Amino acid sequence: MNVGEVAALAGVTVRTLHHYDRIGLLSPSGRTSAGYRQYSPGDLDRLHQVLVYRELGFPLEQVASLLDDPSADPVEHLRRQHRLLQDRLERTSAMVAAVEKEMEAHDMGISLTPEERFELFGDWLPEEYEAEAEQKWGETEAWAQSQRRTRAYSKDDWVRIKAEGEDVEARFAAALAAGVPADSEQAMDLAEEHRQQISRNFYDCTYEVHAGLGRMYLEDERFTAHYERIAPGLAQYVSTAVQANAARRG
Amino acid sequence: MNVGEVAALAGVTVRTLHHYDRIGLLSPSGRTSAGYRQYSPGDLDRLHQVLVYRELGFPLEQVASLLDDPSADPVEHLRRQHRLLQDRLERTSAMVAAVEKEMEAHDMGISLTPEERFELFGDWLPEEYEAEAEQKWGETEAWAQSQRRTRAYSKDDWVRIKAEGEDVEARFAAALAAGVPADSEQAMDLAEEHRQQISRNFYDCTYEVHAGLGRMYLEDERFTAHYERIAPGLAQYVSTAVQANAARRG
DNA sequence: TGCACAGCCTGACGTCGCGTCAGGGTCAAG
DNA sequence: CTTGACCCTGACGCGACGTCAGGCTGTGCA
Repeated sequence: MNVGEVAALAGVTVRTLHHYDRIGLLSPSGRTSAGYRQYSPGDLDRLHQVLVYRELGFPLEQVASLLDDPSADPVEHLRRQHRLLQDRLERTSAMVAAVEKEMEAHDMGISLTPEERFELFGDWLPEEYEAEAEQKWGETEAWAQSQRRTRAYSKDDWVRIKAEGEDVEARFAAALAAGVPADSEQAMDLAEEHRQQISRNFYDCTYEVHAGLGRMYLEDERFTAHYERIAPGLAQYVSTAVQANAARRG
Repeated sequence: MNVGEVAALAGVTVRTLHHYDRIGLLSPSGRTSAGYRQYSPGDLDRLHQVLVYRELGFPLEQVASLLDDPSADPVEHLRRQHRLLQDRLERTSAMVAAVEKEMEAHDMGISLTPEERFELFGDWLPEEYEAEAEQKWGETEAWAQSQRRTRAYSKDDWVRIKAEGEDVEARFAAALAAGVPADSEQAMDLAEEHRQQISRNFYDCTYEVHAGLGRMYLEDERFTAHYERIAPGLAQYVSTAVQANAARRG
């Protein structure tokens, strides 16, 4: 097949296929003597994978490395796509629910607080975040381990893990509110609990790695926002506690 | 509130807020004497709307004109967002189903055809398309009329309308396959039926407007792709028939 | 057999929505 | 009164294409 036909079939423009060719993401397996691009069925397979990952928000470069990874069989791609799509489903349903909540609020003449309204935009660890995370840490063993373990988790597991996490966060916030110093025994114990949670649920989190995470809580605005919305100053607090705990044990 | 706080609350970067200010999409209602941006609760409301529309794929310019439209009250925005989000839900579920179908096919050792695989990418009239359509035709009376009417349609209505549309398309394809000329009586009658369908279901479609649509079926690759996937040459065929019909009556 | 016209090619520049410095002022805490 | 977090305004960069421009190819039909 030549580019026009492929474009019509896949619902993309010819220019897009040119682009994918130039950046090496999808080069047709052949050319006619006149230089026309010739796409094989195998090329179509690959294009399909590309489009799915693209729709899920992955940057093209990342898509290329995913598809070129020799240790990743087709089934793994399908499983990953399935997981990401379900994340998106959940997030979209949540947004629908939020809009419906607004409508009800409006009908009853009341109005929501900014915090309620932005809930969906701050917190989330959704598809876009996953794409990002995989890009940032795609090479690390921790990430790989996390991927292997979490793949087996059921919805119930996730609920439990989320609850565990929120529990520790709430206790951090309470300590902060009570004026307990971030480098006190009590705060460090909470940090230790946090570290063990990560080790149990995601990957083997050493003190060193945990200290790195602590730093990131301040550097990455996304994490900072997450903690700050629970309580002002919490990002700094958790970060300090985590690093103090690492210094004490390490 | 100053920019950092707003950014943390809304889950965007400070740079994003700077950008929205510069392009006039969201300018804070005040500044301190030192030039610091000061956001009011009203500004937060607007930011929230911006983020929802942005997530739905609208270009920022279009978001601005939607939000600045004085004839659009908040309830209308909520209804539109609700509709678009449900479209997205449907599309995502369809993609989940498609991935599951692939998995099953793989388990049973069979493989799908390219057509089956790309089904979801070619056809669709989803959120992105809606954003586009509204951008292109946002000013026309036809679009406004269509929006007013379709707002009241139930899911059953949509199923019926889609079936009607596919019926005419199938008969066009049959005529094409049978070698019936595109400017024959028979083809023109089909075109007329097509025009009346649009008038009944969407907006008052004059012969002139219909002829314009016909031209677009060839110019807009998206429409071309839609018809070409039903049968090669069908875009040209329908286009010609529609314009011949318009010439005969107009 | 020639030609019109759709379809393909390769540059190359434009666009959108920000990211990312650079260079410099502001403000609260210690 | 300094330090460090936070704010400002340019200005350039980038990803993923869109959009010409200028030119070759392939085919239906007169």
